[in-house]
Amino acid sequence: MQEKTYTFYQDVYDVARQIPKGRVTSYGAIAKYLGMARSSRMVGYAMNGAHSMVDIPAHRVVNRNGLLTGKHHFETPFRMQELLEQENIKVEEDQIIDFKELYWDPLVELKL
DNA sequence: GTGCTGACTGCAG
DNA sequence: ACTGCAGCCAGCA
Repeated sequence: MQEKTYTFYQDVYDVARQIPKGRVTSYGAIAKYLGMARSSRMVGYAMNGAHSMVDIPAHRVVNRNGLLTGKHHFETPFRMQELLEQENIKVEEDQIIDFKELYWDPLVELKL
């Protein structure tokens, strides 16, 4: 087999793109799905490039606390919250309400 | 090649 | 219950 010419980013984008509407996930979940649970930071870092990819709903990806840590990286810090509200997701104080209910785990949903 | 950064997470106090 | 610190790895200067 040839080495994957892809970058780690592509894998992250692929998972993020599969996040269903009205659902959210955490960086750690994606990282673990990719087999890099300890590199959850890399997921967020990778999403930095996703900013250029309109196909990547980065607003659906938050930290383990359901906090919109990456909102500051959007065009405007209010953009992320508005996008979540458009998904019928309630957000208050930059934190997702009923996060555990809206939580979408690729390990459970995609489950290799 | 070496070093720093970072949209995080988990454990200890 | 909350706060603080250390670990982790890919990408970029």
